Amino acid sequence: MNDTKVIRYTDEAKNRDITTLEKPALSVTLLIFSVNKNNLEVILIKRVRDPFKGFWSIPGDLIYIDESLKDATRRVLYEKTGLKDVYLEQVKAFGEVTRDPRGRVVTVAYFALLPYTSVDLSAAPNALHASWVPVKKLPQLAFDHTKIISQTLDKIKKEIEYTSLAKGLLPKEFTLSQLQNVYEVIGQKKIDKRNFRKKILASQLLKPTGKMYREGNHRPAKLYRFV
Amino acid sequence: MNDTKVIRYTDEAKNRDITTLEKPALSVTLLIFSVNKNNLEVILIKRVRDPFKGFWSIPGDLIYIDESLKDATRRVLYEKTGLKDVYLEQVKAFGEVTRDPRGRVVTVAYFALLPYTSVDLSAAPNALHASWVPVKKLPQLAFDHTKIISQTLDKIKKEIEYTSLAKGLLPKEFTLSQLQNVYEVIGQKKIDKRNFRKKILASQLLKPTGKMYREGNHRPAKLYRFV
DNA sequence: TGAATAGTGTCTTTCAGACAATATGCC
DNA sequence: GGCATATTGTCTGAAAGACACTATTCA
Repeated sequence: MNDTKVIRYTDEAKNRDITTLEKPALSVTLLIFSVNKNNLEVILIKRVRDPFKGFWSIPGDLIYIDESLKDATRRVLYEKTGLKDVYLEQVKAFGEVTRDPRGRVVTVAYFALLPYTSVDLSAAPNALHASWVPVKKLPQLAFDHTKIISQTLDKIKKEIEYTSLAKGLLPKEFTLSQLQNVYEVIGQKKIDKRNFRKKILASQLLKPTGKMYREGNHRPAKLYRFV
Repeated sequence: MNDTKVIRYTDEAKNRDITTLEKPALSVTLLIFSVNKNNLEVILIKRVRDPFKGFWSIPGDLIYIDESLKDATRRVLYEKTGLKDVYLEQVKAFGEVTRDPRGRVVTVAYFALLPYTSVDLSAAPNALHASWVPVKKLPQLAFDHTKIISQTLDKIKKEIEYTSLAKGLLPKEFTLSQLQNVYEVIGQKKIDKRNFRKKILASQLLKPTGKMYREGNHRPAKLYRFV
């Protein structure tokens, strides 16, 4: 399929000059996920100008020359949510030549997992046209953003099975039912309550706080936190 | 730790111009691994000029403006090994501001896994100063290349457990002992022969070729291939 | 027949998954 | 007492891990 492509050679002796070579633009793209009730949602931005005017897109920005990829991502996070000091994880770089019709833009995708209640879009520094959208009801997206979301979700689904990724999606203290809901929503399937508790408590990732969570006219639940 | 950093804001209305913004340079870095006897080895290049003159480094190159990340990586692969059509997998982007003393260079790392005998460094298009180096005996490396190798190895170790990554490291047909050796070398530990065969044959990833491999004065071994 | 590697089976332990009844608090 | 959710244990099957002997080829 790439058989007809010309292969160019690098001559190391030429030592191409970083300052004069025509460079791609470089951006970061940040997928901010949260679990709201029984849905996994992501923050999207409605584009107000071309290209893809009127389409939804993932927030992001070009990086500054003196800013690391993660710092640029932190900046985007702050603008959209007002939050700092959040765990960010890189997904990968997306570098297809034609992914942005304005010109060559390579983007590096990151994700953040937040408790739904920690974000107030209306109070965020720069979240105009931003909205939570359930990933099960994604509209058509701008650029290659559908692909970026899909690959990011695959990564999160795998990692949450053997890490404490879920930590980001809940407040510091939470009940086992809330935690189970997070796993069910991300894994898209029901989990048996007894098996879930057996496994999660055996994992040593949690420790009981001794406190109880009371809500509604029923038995209160023990509160746990990640160690 | 980043508390003192100035946070800049993006004003989307400004719509910064891709063509005038000062851009980082963008390169790819390719880790070419192979198993030789009982060692995992990687192709490194001895640098002949500053910065890091005399240090070993991972091959790579700046990308062209009209070239995808993967195409740039294929180009590097071809230069160092003469090979095309090899499975390449992205590791991640490395974007610390100070990772290259010459200026801002963000790099995207890829890895390739090859049979040791498929590479002839002396016949490759552009492998001057290139050499196989056992990862257990890595010298001090240029730039952030030690970190890049370390994170790449972590990824490969995880993935080889539940994928057919090992396929790249062997010729099309191979014995179960050769395959076991690949897993032992990458996982850095001995595996029980019976348990290994039970598991790998149950996985349905292999199929017997019906042929035998004869070498030395001992019983010949059945040859298998990945399905 | 000795040297070297290929090939094979059983037992035990661990973990995942199916499955239902009791406990507690609020109204 | 009625309702709603929290909490708890056993059995079964599958897979992982420990473990040792026989088979085949060639010199």
